Amino acid sequence: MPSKRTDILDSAERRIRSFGYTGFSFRDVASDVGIKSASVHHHFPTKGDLAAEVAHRYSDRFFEEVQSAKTVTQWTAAFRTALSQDGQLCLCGVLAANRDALPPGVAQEARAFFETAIEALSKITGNVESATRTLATLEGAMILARSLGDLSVYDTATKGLR
Amino acid sequence: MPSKRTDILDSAERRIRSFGYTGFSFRDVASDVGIKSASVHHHFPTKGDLAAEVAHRYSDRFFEEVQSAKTVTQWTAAFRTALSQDGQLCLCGVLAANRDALPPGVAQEARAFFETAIEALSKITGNVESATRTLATLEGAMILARSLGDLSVYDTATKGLR
DNA sequence: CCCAATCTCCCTATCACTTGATAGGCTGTA
DNA sequence: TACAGCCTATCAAGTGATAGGGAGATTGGG
Repeated sequence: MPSKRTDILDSAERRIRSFGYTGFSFRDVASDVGIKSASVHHHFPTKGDLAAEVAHRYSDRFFEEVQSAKTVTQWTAAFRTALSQDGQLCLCGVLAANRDALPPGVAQEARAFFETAIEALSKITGNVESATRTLATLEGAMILARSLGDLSVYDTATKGLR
Repeated sequence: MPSKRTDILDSAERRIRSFGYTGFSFRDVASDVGIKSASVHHHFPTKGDLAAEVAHRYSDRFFEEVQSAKTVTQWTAAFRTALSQDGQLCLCGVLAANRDALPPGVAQEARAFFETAIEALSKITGNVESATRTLATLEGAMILARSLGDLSVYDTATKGLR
């Protein structure tokens, strides 16, 4: 049975990935979880605290999923899962798009995600340049597919990646 | 001499590209321009109207810039300009990241931008697949560079594009 | 075993502030 | 006269955040 705290993180993650950092509120999250907004503050004092932990958890989960990946294709599949299941973008991609609205701690989490991702991808592709380009393509592919409302756009954009 | 209306569009565009659609307000824009928020409503009845026109103007300007482009490199340079000058992302990339928070008219403008971009790029790359991948890489490269606070990341990610 | 102290988790109530939007008035120009 | 463009004033709703209370579980000393 998931704890209320986990429920809060789940709701916040989903809402951030749909509406951006400035587009979600404590009351929205509280309503999802079935409690009051003041109770959300009990678990996470500020909005920045909540978002930072959402980002941190997202990173942990994602890198655990791809830690044993030996191919770019596995990375492509990892991002595709989120896109197809919930129609949602990479959390850190969304956060990066709202960069100037982020508290420092949240911006740092997003930044760390991309740094770690490039580092991990470099071990697969063999160099930083192709790793950076691959990550950019994956992030951009999600954005295109989501905006065009067509999952196949993601597949088209990532088809040549390896 | 730029009209007040143009000033409003300029301010709104800059703010959307920095903070996202949900992250800018009529009062912010009014303050930038030196008028009151009620006066902004005189030019653009609703927030959606304003954002939609910002997006439309952005599209017109962008496609005019690349209309005679014969190479992907020219597209890469076009996006790089905005990134280096103001440290700002592609407007439609930002809008797409806040997809679920957008009024229908704004979402449609963003969608149209990507459709037109893929179509135009296809004439350069020769096929839709590479055009889609190229656009995805460019959009993603901006996000990475911005989040990491390092313009050279954009160059690294787009180095191999042609 | 008991019971007080403490802690966790949630609540109500409220705060000051911001939000998009509207009504209606003033002024200069056509 | 009529309109454009701006204003003041105001609205209802939503924002993040805080203070303080209450119910229930946990804990530790006697």
